[in-house]
Amino acid sequence: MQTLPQPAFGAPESDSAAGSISARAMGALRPAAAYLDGLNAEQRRAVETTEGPILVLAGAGTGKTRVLTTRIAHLIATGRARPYDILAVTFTNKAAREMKHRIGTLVGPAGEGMPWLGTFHAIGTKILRRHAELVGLKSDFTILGTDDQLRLMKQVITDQNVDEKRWPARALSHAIDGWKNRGLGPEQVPAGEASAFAFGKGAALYTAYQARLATLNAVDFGDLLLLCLKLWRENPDVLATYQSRFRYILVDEYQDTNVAQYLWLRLLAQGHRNVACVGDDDQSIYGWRGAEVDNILRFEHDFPGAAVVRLERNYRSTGHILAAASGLIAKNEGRLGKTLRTDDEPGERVTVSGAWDSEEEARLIAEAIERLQSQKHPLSEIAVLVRISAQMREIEDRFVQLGLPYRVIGGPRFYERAEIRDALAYLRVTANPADDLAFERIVNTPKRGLGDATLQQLHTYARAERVPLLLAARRLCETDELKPRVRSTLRALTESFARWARAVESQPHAEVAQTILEESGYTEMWQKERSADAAGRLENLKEFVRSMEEFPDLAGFLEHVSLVMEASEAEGAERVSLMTLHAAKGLEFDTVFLPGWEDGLFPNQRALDESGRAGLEEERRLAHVGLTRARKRAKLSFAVNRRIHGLWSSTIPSRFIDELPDSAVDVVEAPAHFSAGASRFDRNPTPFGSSYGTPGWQRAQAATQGRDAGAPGRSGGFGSGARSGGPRQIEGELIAKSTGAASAYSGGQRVFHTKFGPGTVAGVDGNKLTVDFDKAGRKMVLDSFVQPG
DNA sequence: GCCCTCGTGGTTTTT
DNA sequence: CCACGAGGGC
Repeated sequence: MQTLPQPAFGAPESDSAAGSISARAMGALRPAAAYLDGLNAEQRRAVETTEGPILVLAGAGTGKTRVLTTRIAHLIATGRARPYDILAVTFTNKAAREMKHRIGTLVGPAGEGMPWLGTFHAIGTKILRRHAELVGLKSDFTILGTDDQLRLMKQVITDQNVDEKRWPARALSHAIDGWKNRGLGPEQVPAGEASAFAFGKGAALYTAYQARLATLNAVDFGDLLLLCLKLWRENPDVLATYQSRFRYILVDEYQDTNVAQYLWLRLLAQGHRNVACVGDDDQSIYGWRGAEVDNILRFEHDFPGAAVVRLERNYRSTGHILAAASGLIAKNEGRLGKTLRTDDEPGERVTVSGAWDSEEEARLIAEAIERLQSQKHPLSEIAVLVRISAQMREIEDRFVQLGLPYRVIGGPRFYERAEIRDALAYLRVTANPADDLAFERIVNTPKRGLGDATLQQLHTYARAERVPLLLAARRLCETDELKPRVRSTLRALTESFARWARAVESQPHAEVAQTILEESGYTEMWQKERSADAAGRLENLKEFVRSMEEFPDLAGFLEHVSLVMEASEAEGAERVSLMTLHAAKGLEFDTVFLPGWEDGLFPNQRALDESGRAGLEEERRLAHVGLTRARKRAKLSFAVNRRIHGLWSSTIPSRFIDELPDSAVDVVEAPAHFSAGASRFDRNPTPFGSSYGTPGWQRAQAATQGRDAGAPGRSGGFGSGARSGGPRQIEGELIAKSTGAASAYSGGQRVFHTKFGPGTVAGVDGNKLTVDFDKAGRKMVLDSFVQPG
């Protein structure tokens, strides 16, 4: 495999795409590379430029994963590298799994065993376990999840005499995560930042937190990368072995890397310098959790002489969708610039429609889905992508009412559920009696009368004697410091753990787990609970025990769980998918609904406030990601009234709507009950014969009437309210060009709004008014929604 | 030690 | 409006 001479694959080969005779002749020397068939010229260049740094800018739907996997296949098939010479990093386990699978189908068993294909964190873990002692750990260190991290943080805050109310553990945790994302250890945090927290105690808290982790022989997620950096900086010889081991490095989703990951990669890449980063600056949507778009923007600077390949040919979406997405993203300034193109037909235009309020928006989406469904459009090819999860509620409600099957993607994950975390805690203590955090979690779950006071005693003893809590408990039971009742309960618990630990040695671990859950009273606790979700929780526990069987031993299972926090997705059923835009990255659907395109919601006000223009650009990229999920149909919508934290607010359409290229967009008329005249609903016969016959329409009618009766501020003497409520104005150009004509109103003028009542105009921007309402306070509204008052 | 009421605050999320 | 956490009462 490895015997082909290097020169044959040197410079001449890069010409092969151009088709020089010698190159083709050279190519003919080796067996036909079937895996290269069907790649376009750019993809092929991305695969065949194997030596030196290369940045592959892969736009949405341009075959990114294919390039990545083919590149690995190519490296192996041409003998440049053996599977274990290649480091391939991804962000998610899902991406890693998919890559593994696809490499398997390309090169067969040879690719299966790629030991260095995985997430940053999984690979970091693997490296740290080998050299744990060099960074002050034992190789069986535990990896803490966010909940353990938080509990630990609380203890540290209390220990340092900081007021936990003023400086919540969440905030400290966030700050430390941020520092770790930037590759900063406790000593490296800039003084200004470190002192900003808790009156100058920030650095001390960080240091204390790391010290606590070390005593627990534990790390958090950030450490998995940060400690690698420490390891390599302090041990150049260790670094050198990894630098020479990884002949080829590939990175997926490079735009999502944070500073720590960047430093990690840069250290490794300094060996052979064969580093291929694949990503799309236009899909960078994780800046808020430390991703640095700059990493990808600066690639050529960081790796001088880097090749850059742009994949711009889109194989997913039709012309109009692509035009809309491209036109939108072109408004961003901080980008490397790509122009997606397709050979596909223009297809349907992206539709934009307005609704009176968010309930109606949900109704319209559900109806549109019913219509698609009756046209035999598979539900599994429909997705609704929202900006924030709070938007899901109304949409779900609607789906439930209609009996429309749906599933929420990216909700609470399996291993995040309380019952699973509890069960895990029992197993963790069983496997490792020194796991104090796990012990604390379950010491009084189910309730057994071991409350805060008892726990405090244990802590005091444990700290004084420098022993883990479980051992402290065992010893305290030998004394008479505990109340008899507490003592016997605690003794029973410690003895149980000792017994279970022995059982793990001799019996199948899944069976032991079952025993633990029963003997501890944990299962019983849920059986007694009569709440609606208790049954589901018991189901989850069953599934949890069952899933253990797939692992060789308890330790292997626990390792898997700490790194691979994901739900076992029940695939199959024919359902509409509902998820956030963030969760949608990497997925595609024939039809995509994009509700809630309103300023403040999307682009999100908080993103704007916190990150200014960079925030706006990230929101725009998010919009771009949303649009490019659609193969054939993208349907945008907005509501002019939305309930935010319980109270109704008037909203204005997203500025992104106005940024879409006109030619790619259809502004959809409001539904029948919205306008005085005939609407498209009247003209479009539905399978029900008339749209008036659809269940959804009837409900819409009913709801409209209810709303007319109940809406606040609606003046009875002024007719149907529809007049002032704005139906006419919602249609057509006015909304789609909301920054257009200047308003007829001017500052100081008194106006009346159907929902907010009377107010005074404070400012005018085109047809957007800033109004100080007498009751509701200052709001931005479209002038068409108020009348002179 | 447990339960209930009141008060508060409320993007996006992987490992 | 709703979900979660802290503190007071039992």
